[in-house]
Amino acid sequence: MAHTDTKKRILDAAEKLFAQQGFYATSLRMLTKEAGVNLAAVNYHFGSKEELIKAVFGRRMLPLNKMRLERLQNIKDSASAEGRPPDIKEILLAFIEPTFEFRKSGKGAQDFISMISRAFSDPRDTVRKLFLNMVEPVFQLLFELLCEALPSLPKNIVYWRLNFMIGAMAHAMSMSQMCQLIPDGLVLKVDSVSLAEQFVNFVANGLEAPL
Amino acid sequence: MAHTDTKKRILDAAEKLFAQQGFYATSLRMLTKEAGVNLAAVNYHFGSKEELIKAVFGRRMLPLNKMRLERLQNIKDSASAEGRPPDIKEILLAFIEPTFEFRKSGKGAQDFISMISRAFSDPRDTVRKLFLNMVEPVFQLLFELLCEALPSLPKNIVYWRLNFMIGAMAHAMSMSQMCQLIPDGLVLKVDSVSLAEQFVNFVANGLEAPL
DNA sequence: ACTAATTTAAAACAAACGTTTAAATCAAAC
DNA sequence: GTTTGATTTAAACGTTTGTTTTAAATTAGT
Repeated sequence: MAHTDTKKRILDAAEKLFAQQGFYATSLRMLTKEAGVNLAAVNYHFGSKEELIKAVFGRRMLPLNKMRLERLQNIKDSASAEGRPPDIKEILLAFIEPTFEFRKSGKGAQDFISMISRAFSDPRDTVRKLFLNMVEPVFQLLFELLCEALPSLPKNIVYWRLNFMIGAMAHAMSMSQMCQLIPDGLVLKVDSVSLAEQFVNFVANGLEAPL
Repeated sequence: MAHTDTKKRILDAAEKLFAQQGFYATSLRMLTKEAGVNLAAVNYHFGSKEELIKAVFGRRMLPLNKMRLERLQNIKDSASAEGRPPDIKEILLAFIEPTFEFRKSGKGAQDFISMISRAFSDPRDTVRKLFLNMVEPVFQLLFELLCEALPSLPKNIVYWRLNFMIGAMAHAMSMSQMCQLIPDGLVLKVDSVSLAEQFVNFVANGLEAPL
């Protein structure tokens, strides 16, 4: 029964190759060879290469976003129930932990994360907008919560700082590939737990900076 | 005499299209049409598309890096002359201001900045390493200075925080293209001066965060 | 065992790519 | 004015791309 998991084999190979080489540089011929399926299988199952990209995105992003939304909504509910502003580090962890946890779950997940980190600034409208539309609800809620947590800051400043944070996160996530710039004699802990902690530490302080 | 500035016309068009559509998606046919030159002119003047990419990078990066290195070196010298650690905001401004200033200098410069922001995480080794090699000396000196400015922090933590900063900067620089995620009723000041200030404010606080 | 949905194989498709070639054109030196 | 060398031009090169098509082989479900 090599045929029921054909779609999954394609998605896995696409995730891997898209992450390693990008969408453009990955041809359907490499991809189907890596997946061990026929060249025509992609167009048969997904219709086109672009639809395959959408499917690769959606398979991971939908559950990941659902988790983030739930945690953010919980924070919002309990904060408004107790009549206090939400806590910043709590907000950040709700957004970040699912990503870091998922990233630790395997090589495929790691590939996926570096892929979406790049999709954020993809020059092609189709790819970037596809990704942005998926992230938008999370982004909106995150922005809303941060504004409540930082009531003394103008909203447009919160907005910029939120984007600084997103850039820092995207870069940290895709850094495994580009670690050429490591100064001599520097031992890097790649432990994801402490990386998440350090990240929250850094960003929380930045967000709370006085004007 | 439309032939003496052919190289410049190609570089300008390449800078614009590479920034807007990426290296892969920009064909030499679009590029030469945009530049108003013959298709073969690229291979005649630059040898190949990859050499053209190098030239586009180098034309702006070399003077930009030179400026950054000079300012950073000045900070290092005067700090060691006065026997005190360098100031963090001073360091950040030395690195950031040339970029923001250059970015304000025109549309071509703006295109270029979003281009190199993307080159940082380019999936193709050739493009990414080309860029990293150009940035490396600045990165090293920046890291060295930050370690001196933050003597209480372990070096690997300084390293991570430096990378958070770089990610935040790259994202902020390429954000002009992707501003789809703007919440309703939010007025964004795109004034580069205040953006640089806000950026330094954010990053300086993040860098100085307690463990 | 019949039907319908997959999978494979091999081939071909038009389109676009980077690159190369050879002739035409130009600027300047003699 | 002619020659020389650098530049521009138009056309073609060979490859690769995503996609489609053909047919045969395989599988799953009623």
